Amino acid sequence: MIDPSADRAVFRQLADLLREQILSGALAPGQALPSETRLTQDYGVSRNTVRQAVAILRGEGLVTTDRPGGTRVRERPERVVIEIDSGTVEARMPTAEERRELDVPEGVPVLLVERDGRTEIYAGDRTVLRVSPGRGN
Amino acid sequence: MIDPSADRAVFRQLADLLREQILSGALAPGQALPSETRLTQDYGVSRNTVRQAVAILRGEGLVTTDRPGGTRVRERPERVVIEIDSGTVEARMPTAEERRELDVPEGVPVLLVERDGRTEIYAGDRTVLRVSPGRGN
DNA sequence: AGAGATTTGTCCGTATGTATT
DNA sequence: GAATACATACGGACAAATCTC
Repeated sequence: MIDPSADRAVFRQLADLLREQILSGALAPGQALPSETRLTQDYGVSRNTVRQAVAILRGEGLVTTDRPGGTRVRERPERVVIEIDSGTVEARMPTAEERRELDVPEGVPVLLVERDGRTEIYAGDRTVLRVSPGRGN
Repeated sequence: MIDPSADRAVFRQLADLLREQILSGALAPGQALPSETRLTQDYGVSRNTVRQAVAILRGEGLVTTDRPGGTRVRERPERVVIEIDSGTVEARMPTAEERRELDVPEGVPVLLVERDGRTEIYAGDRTVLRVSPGRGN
């Protein structure tokens, strides 16, 4: 499965393997990944390497981990639709503080909507913006 | 500066310190951060701890690091304005493949714009969506 | 209550590889 | 070649949170 002599770093290879299982559904949303210790044994790598691999998936928003529950495949949250008919939209990663306020895990960007002189911030994993045709102006 | 006995992890404290310097402009866009070895000496922590701190800032899109040039404060790229008058907009982190194709570094989300049955993908650090009032419908 | 097991978090040290200057 | 700087990988140790018995 993993080739230590390959060009691609071991922890990236492991992340690739786990990502495949998540995207294919072999690891379903809500399901727990094997523990770090278990992955260590299964793939014959050190725990630090396992942690690097899992960190990649966290950064991609594919999994969340809470202590000491473990790491689980993220479930796609319900989307809230926000209607927009004017303004600008940008996306970026939240600061740690914004993450707390919006209650979003790592690997989730935010949407910044500026309209009427105010900037609103929305959690990227719970929001879809619907651009409505301007109502007759 | 850093209190190893504090509640907050040392690498998070270091990330906080560096983030302050970036946001305050003490570390200007394009400017290089001190090398990992240097930070190790300045703050009396191990190199692994320094790397964890820098990884946080990368994840927030504040810095990029290329090997072996070092880590630099990201410059805000020119924004391309995309006009939109209908459709939906979402944001998420790109896969590694999408990152390559769009040529965006870590810590940069993508904007997904669906309109006319097609989904377009834009780099979050180079794109601002302008929602135009529907042109007289 | 308490003890113990499990799991992730944090931190350190060391070694080696790779790319650039 | 040498020096520098980041990347990868291993190992160990202890802490903190949660669950089970």
